Amino acid sequence: MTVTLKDLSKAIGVSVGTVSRALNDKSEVSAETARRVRQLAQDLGYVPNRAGRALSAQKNLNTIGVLLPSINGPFFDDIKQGIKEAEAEFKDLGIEVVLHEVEGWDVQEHLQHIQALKDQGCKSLALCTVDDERIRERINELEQENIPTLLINNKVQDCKNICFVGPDYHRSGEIAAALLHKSRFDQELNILVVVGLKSHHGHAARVQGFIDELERRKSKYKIVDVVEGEDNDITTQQVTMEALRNHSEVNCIYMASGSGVSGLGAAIIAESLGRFFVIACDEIYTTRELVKSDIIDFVICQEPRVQGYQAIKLLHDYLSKTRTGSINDFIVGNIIKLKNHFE
Amino acid sequence: MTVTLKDLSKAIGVSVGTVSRALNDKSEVSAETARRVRQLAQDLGYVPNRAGRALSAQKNLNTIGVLLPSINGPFFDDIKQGIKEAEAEFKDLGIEVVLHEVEGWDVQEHLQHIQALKDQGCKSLALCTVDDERIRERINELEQENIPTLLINNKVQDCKNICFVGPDYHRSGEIAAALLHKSRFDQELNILVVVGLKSHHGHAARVQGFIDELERRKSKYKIVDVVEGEDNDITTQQVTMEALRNHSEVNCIYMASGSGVSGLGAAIIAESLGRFFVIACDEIYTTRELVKSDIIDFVICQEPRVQGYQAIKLLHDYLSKTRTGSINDFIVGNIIKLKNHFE
DNA sequence: TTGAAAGCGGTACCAA
DNA sequence: TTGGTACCGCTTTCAA
Repeated sequence: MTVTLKDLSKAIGVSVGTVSRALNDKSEVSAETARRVRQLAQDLGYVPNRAGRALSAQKNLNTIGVLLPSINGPFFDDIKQGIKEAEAEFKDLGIEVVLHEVEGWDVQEHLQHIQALKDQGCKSLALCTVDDERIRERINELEQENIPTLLINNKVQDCKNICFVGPDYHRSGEIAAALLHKSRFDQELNILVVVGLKSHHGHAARVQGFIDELERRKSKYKIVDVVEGEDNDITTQQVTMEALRNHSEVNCIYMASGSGVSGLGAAIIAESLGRFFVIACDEIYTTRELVKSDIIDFVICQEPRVQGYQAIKLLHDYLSKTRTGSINDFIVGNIIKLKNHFE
Repeated sequence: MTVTLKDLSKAIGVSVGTVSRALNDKSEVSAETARRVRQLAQDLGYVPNRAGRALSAQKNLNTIGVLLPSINGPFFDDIKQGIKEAEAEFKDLGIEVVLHEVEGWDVQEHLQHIQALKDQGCKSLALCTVDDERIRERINELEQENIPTLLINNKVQDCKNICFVGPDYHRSGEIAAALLHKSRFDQELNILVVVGLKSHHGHAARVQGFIDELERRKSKYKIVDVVEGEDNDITTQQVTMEALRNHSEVNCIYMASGSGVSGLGAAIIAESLGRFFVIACDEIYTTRELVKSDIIDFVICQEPRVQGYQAIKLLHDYLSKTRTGSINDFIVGNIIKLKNHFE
């Protein structure tokens, strides 16, 4: 049946201890033996047994460090929920989670927390962090030190993380445009786009996808303005109201940022409700309420709970199986929701 | 830390073997001891360790029997895929899956396969079967014999299954209506409804949800006709074409059945493409192609892969933890998809 | 009815 | 650099 360490040890004629060491490349094994063992393991398709590994690791359990910029960010609640679920599920398989939360995207602060997680003995990391040169370098160093890193929700380009768990932002924008096109195919679309920050990779990708799709469908549209709400409600309300006053022709609003929705809602209410077709992104309490009140027509969500859960699960898998190289990204769905999804 | 059998055995002053037997109510243990052990386990919040249990069960592994009416039903492909994934994942935790496939919903045949699964030594079952008195009785018997049963995709009312994994059909219909309302709010809706069989519980629930929501939104609509495609392409094409010819005013089509889509597509193409706003259910190859060709506008899907995966996972959890009583149903999402989801 | 012990797969320690 | 062994938590024999 399934190949075990004992099988390998018998076949080669060394002890199980040696086989184990060879496979986990502790360096206290001769290069020759190590090669033979690995070769055979490969040939016979040896896969370590999670139960065995978990049991023996109990004494010395595997800690996963998580960093989220979740302070004052309600979007992260569901990601945290998913992480908690996974932690409970994998607890008896020898997994422990340490969560560090920060506010915002300050590179120095993120670096400090990464260091702190490492100092706490984390064997692997799951990070939602900034696409910045210093972060990239740090992740590459960690890879050298055998601390695999997984990225959640936001990619860091060209670095040695084992995989990415998160959405396809460009596709999210496409879907918003497609919905708009289906629902208002016969009108001229005068669209106001609201983002958090134009420099934010995810928001920018959404807007790009949105425009690409409008073009592809040959919609009669005009992007009247793109305004920045700075991911907070007050600014969002201000800039939205201003834009709506300056452009009375607006009949659609695309909100590409998940934060600041409350401000958006306030602006729409102030500027005569019901005049606009509104698509927003990401499901938080406020968004749900605005959909229920018919102020927002559709929300395009990104399965945050699944992201949190899968981040932990994939690291668990990695630690208890592969332990080397990179694995497939996990791209969550773009889930369209309307009023009826929230009742 | 976490409470183990050894902790319990020390605290009470009996051997671990006895504690294990008491907790798994093998009857070879005195009523008194059993009570004391269970009480303490409860008080201390003992939860069995999956790794330990899995390891010791290796010799004698846990078989889950699955019954699906999947022959000639492409819809079940994704459910099977999810089952396969779960099987691979839980293999090293002592789970094995035996799949029986049948064609259609014949009660006698289903009963025979349930018996066969039991005879093959299955310790638990996951069934997609008929809501029929004889099936209900059989499931209740199995519960008596300590064979827990879980239902996939189709409920059997008032029977002692441990839980249901599947969609909310009524909600699916509501969402179809909501989409229609959002997209064609300014027109009179003359709707043709196509079902598989009017007697099929899922299809009936969808149609009911569809109508309920149209009413609630006070849409200007008329259900021009409800036709039965008998879940096959040929009949579906015939009845659809006939209905479209008799009712030239039709401008929307709601397909509440997942089977027969190919026939529906053929009928629409024959009767002048592009005249209709079309919503279908369930994602199979044909549906995807019809969406890509702009013949179907939206599909409302029900996460079949997740259903298969969760069915196995929940049984694994049940066997390695609770082993008694019922657990929460797992209701999958109603996922709205359009062209861009398939590229 | 109960206790003692073997064994599941893997890791880590100690001795050789 | 290796082999031998104890141990992780649990189930299941075999004896008592």
